[in-house]
Amino acid sequence: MKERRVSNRERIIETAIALMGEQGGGVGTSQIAEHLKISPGNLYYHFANREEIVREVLRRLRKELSETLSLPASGEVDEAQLVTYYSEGAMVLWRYRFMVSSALELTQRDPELAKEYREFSIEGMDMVRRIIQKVVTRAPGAVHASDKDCVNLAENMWVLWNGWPRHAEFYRVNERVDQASIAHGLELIAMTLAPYVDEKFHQRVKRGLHRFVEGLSQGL
Amino acid sequence: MKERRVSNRERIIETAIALMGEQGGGVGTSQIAEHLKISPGNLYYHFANREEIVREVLRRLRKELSETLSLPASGEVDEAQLVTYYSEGAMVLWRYRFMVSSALELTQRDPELAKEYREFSIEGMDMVRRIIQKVVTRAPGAVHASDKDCVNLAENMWVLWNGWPRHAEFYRVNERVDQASIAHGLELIAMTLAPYVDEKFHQRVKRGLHRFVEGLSQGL
DNA sequence: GTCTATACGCCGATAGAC
DNA sequence: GTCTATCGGCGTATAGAC
Repeated sequence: MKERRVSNRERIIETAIALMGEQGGGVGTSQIAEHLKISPGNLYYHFANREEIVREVLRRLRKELSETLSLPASGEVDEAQLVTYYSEGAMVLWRYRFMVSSALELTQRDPELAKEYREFSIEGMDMVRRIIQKVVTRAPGAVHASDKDCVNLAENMWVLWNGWPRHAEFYRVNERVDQASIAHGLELIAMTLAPYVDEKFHQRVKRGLHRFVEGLSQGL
Repeated sequence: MKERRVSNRERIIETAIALMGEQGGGVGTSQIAEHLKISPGNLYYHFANREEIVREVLRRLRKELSETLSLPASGEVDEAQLVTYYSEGAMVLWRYRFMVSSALELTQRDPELAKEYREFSIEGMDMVRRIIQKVVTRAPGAVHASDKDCVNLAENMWVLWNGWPRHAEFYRVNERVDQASIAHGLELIAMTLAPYVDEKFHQRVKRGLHRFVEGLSQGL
């Protein structure tokens, strides 16, 4: 039974995600400890070493993304569902953006992390592929997409989805990515599928994404 | 008049590009010196500090990419020209892949680099946009692309082009990205434009890209 | 231009008191 | 669980000989 609302272990993980998001995967244990106003020694009570923290973060990313992108039991992917995939998925990938952009540096000297990162990447593309396949078969548009096309589209969307957060930061004006740029990013992602679904479907998706962005009172 | 074929200054830059490509933007001056079998002190004769090296590398990336993606005087972009853009551009972005993937870490504590990186990104997207605009107006296909669509397509292609090299490394089997994966990557890039050009044009581009890949005797 | 030697600081990690 | 104190290593950078 914990007295405090969140344990220090939990706060260490959250701080790691936040600081690495801001400054990249090179953030050190001392910076995390300092930011939390705990001692370096305390941090090493909760984690054996720095890599353990990063591994735990990757596991959370995988878990959150799997939950977000799982197919509904019904097997149907309508406009609303697709909007949810796009927007929730983007939020997760935004939160953990350092994991993708610093993947090489982080996996370089942690073979275990490298293995898990590879699994994450394959998993992610596959989830995206399944969604795309549902969407294009449900709403056939001007351009036909074969199964192989879907695999390729999924890989493109995955790279795009992963790369967009860091790309967006180089356009931020006020030290943060604002609602307008989030809306823009979601529109870009949705665009990749536009030629493969019917016009009206795509328009409804775009409207849904706009509603989502307007609903964000706090820009993350 | 230089006696040696390449100066040490030149070799430092080349080594930085190579090592950072392999290990990420965190590679240190000592590693570069050690790899070159020169002393750390020697390195600091040629460059005031580490950041100077990275800035010089970015300038070369910008120069090479500008030369590669400049529009021909004729103003025409045919299949062969587009194949050249895709393949040569991909080679440049491959060579300098660490610059993109470690952009945050590198620009974090070097405002001058941050400024230049931003310029690079804007330049790059704009060059891609101009090419796309030439291509889709020249060969109108099943789906119409407005000017705004071209801007968005260019941004997507830019993120994709930038993100693909690092993405590809997580699938390499033999410790290197082989011809098959390069071919695959080029196909993915080309795919983004497929719905906006006519079928035959796209097929000729795909064949051109395959010829290019087969022509690579040395996998880079 | 290139070397050796060295100063300095930061970070990861451990020992041991409380 | 949390702290203080500290060690060792590595990376940047400088001084000064050759």
